[in-house]
Amino acid sequence: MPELPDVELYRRRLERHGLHRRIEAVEVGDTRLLANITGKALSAALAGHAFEETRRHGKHLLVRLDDGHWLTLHFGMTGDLQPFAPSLEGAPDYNQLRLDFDRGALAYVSRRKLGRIGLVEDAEAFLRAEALGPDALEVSEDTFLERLGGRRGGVKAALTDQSLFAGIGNLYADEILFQARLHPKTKLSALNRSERRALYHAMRKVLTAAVEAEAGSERLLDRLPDDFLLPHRDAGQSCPRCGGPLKSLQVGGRRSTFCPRCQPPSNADA
DNA sequence: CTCCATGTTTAGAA
DNA sequence: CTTCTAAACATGGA
Repeated sequence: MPELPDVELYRRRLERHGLHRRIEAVEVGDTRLLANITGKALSAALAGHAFEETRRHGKHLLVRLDDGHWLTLHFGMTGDLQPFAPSLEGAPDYNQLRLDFDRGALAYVSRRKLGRIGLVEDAEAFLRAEALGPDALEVSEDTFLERLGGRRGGVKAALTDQSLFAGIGNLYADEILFQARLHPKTKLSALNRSERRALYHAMRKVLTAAVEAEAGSERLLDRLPDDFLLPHRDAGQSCPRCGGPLKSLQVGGRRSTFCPRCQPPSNADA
């Protein structure tokens, strides 16, 4: 479930279970996940070293090794980072990168293998090359407004455009729109300045709450605040705010779930 | 078997 | 140049 809040949780897991410990063994799964490095080279680069620092930008997790290199992790649609106790259990299913430390172990897990694992020398250069916008939790209101400025098209497309703001995916975009009471097909051109500011604050509220709800726990969506849409996103469920039936629409090629009563279309929507 | 899925990239069409 | 759409990637789950 790797959007910004999920990746932030993975970062914290790595901080807690993988920092300052000698990497005793490395096991690479499907090498198609590897970016510009062979499994052998990656193993050699990690083994015997220790992680010293983590960074997250949007959906990317970067981990600095004691020799200055950075392990780069992107989780695609089904990636996860799971600690496990090798003395008690095997690595989780769909493990693609197993790291055994002098104490404990971590597994990068991915069913659909749409993520990327790499190794770079320069974290800043890597992020620059990814052409990401500012992290969605770090961007200021002014910068947010400025970046939305010369843009056309839909609000949802803007929120999920990683080059505009990094970290928001399809699920959290729906949540932000729900909290902002905007129909998923709302166009940017329909929003005035104060509505855009409200959107910014909805974005912050959602991401902050999600990061807090996830910290240290498993069933993330169920731990979100009661008035959040995401725990009710499955078919046939009702709006946590008004109790009315939720609806789904195809927006920009992806499913959008929303409450037609709380998020009515404006006349400027498509 | 069919359809859908939290992401990204790419090709082609507006 | 920007925006939108469909397809592709790879695979499991309903």
